[in-house]
Amino acid sequence: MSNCSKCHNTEHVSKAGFLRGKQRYYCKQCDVHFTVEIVGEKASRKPHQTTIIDIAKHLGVAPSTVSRALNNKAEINLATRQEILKVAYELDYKPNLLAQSLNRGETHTIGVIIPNIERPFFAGVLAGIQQVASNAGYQVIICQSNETHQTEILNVQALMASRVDGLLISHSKETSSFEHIKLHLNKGVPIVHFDRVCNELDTPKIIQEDFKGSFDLVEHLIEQGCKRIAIMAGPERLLISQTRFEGYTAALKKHGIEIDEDLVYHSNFKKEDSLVALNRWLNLPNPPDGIFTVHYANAIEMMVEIKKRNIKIPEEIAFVGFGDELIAELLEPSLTVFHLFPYQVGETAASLLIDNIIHKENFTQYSKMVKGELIIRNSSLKK
Amino acid sequence: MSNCSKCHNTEHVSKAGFLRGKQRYYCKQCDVHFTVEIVGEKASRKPHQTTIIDIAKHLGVAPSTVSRALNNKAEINLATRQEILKVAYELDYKPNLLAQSLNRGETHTIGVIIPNIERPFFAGVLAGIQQVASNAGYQVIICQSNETHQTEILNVQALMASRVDGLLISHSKETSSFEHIKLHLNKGVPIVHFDRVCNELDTPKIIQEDFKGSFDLVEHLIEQGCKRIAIMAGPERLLISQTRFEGYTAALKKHGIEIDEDLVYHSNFKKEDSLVALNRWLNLPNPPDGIFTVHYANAIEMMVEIKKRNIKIPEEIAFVGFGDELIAELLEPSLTVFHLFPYQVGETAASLLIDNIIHKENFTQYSKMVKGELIIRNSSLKK
DNA sequence: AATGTTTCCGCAAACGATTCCGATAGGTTT
DNA sequence: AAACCTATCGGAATCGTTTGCGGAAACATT
Repeated sequence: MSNCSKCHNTEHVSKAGFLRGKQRYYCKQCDVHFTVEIVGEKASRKPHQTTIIDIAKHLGVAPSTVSRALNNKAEINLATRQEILKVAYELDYKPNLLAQSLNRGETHTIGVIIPNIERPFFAGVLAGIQQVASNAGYQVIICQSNETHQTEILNVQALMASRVDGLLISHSKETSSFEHIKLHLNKGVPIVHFDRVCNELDTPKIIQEDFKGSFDLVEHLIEQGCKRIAIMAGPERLLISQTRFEGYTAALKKHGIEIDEDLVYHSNFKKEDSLVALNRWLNLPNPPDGIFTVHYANAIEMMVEIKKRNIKIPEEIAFVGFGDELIAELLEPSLTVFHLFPYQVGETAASLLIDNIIHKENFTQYSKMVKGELIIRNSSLKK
Repeated sequence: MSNCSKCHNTEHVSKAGFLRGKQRYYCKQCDVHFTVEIVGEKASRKPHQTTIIDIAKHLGVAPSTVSRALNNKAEINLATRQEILKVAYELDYKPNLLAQSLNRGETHTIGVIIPNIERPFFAGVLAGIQQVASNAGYQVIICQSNETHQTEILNVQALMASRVDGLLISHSKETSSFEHIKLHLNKGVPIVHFDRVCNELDTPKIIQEDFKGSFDLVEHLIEQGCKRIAIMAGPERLLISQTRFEGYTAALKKHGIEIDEDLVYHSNFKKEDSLVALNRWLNLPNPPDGIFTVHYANAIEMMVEIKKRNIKIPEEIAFVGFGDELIAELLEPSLTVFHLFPYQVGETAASLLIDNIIHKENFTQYSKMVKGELIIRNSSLKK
């Protein structure tokens, strides 16, 4: 029998069942239950990070005093403050951000949801976001929706569970309902949309010159003498696709060209789409003499195919597209694009969001447009 | 005068200075100090997220019971457990990850440090990391070192302050001292290197076929009849650059070709470097007939320039390089590359790290190599 | 000297969840 | 029926920081 934990005697002690795997005992004399500690259990001493309490003990003051000293609060004596800072330095104190966040109710972290990090446009946006966030002392957690609505919802939940202070989002191509965003917007979480925005929600948005870009590109083709201009449009659900499509129709209308439904194809950002569309167009009795792709990747895929067929660019078919990469310049022929500035989009989005986070109560909503630039190259220069 | 907070009388009360902006009083009779509350202060009720305590109160049980129920612990009655789960669902309870992390001492977050997110290779790696991490229930925080040692150090500190459970890192091109890593490695933080690894530290590493890739590319050039092969090598400090350079020399040596120092140039991943090196080589009395660039971007830049000068590729000068992108296929002529698989690198790195995190104590170190693939295209096919 | 003011610091309660310990009430065994 | 067990739950400490409140000593004012 074991020794009682109170009287340290073994008499009057009897077994009393098991508790969490350990033998339990009862001392009748002391009326006390106890289990025996299993010694030798690997103590596994974690390398203890110095805390505010360590500093306090070290100096014989209260933790609150240390906290005040470290946070440069007013009510503290200069001398003690310096003492504390000195010890804090010596003990290599690093505040525990988790504890701080829990207490303050803010994590100094922002969440970003993008469809796909491998697309250069989004990588550029991320770089811009990172830059601004890091300068403002914010961490960035990135999630990819992989272009599916379901994953996007899970992303939102995960980020909110991590208690991010704000959210930047560019929707997946599937997303047409926005309840998962609205839910948290109503709770007061700052949210900013960029690129693939939505009009259904009342959030600040960073958009680009989607209408103007389309319009300029198409008008440029018309000026080069194109009469039948095909469009490889984006996924129909996306607002950004719709806007770009409107730029296309507006330019045609301005120049008195009727829209031919045969020349309109809605892509899904897949490579197969390019070839399907191209084949359909080339087999028309009246094939296009100019192709406008909303996404530059489609243009490249088509151009590769067209060169194989010995069709001349731009003489027989001219090409233009939206773009953000140096690759457009390296192609043969080089591609005329409406050039985008993803880094700037990221910067603006992040600073807008952080502004919103900091001045939460009295933040006046506003959206911003990041300008693009028409760069004319050989793929469209007939003259 | 104000009413005493104890006797609620106004007699015996006198002013006693100011405390944090509020008037302070003293009741002589009760020997008590007090200040008066400023009512009407904007209460600013935060939208309260339901906690474990809310559920407990709602059911008249202890928070500990709720915790046990939610975590599916053994010592809980099935009936009460179901009750609790039901209420938790009704009240839309979401656990506070901060509180959990603080208590458990783990954040379920891993940190990643890369030189630059805009480089497609790293974007690909990130995608792989994300995928694996997300499946394992881990969040990912990404930092960019922007290729400077100083920023890399700051990144490490920031991530450690955020108490990440582990760290994935590919070093900046400046980094040649590793104290900032060693420090935390010694504290027991799981760390895995990838791509730009270092031999100075005893960490698991994910590397690629840097030697074999170089060797194969250069040998391929030799087989195509090249006699004078120039190399655009990487930053000298990086181990990966050294390894790739060794592959180059080994191939030359095997085929009895002497190394000509004039044909060796160490790039800094800047565009200017390409042009400088190219000019130097072309102005040699004996210019190269083959160019091997460690980084495909250099190859592209050089090819653009060379085409302007009407030098024929591959007839006069052949090109090969390391690559990871579809762009190599779209160039004219298409570029022969040793193709890399960044996504796989990311996947392996992340799963290795998470493995390390989970089985911390008894984790046996091991490194891994992700294989590449020689893809021969027109830029080097002389025959 | 008596009173009014400040300064500076400690105490303790948050933040939200987990977990060790102990305590019952009821069931089982002798 | 006494002794023994078990299942189930509550209480309190803990993780590391912040902060409202109160007290004592030092300072300033009559």
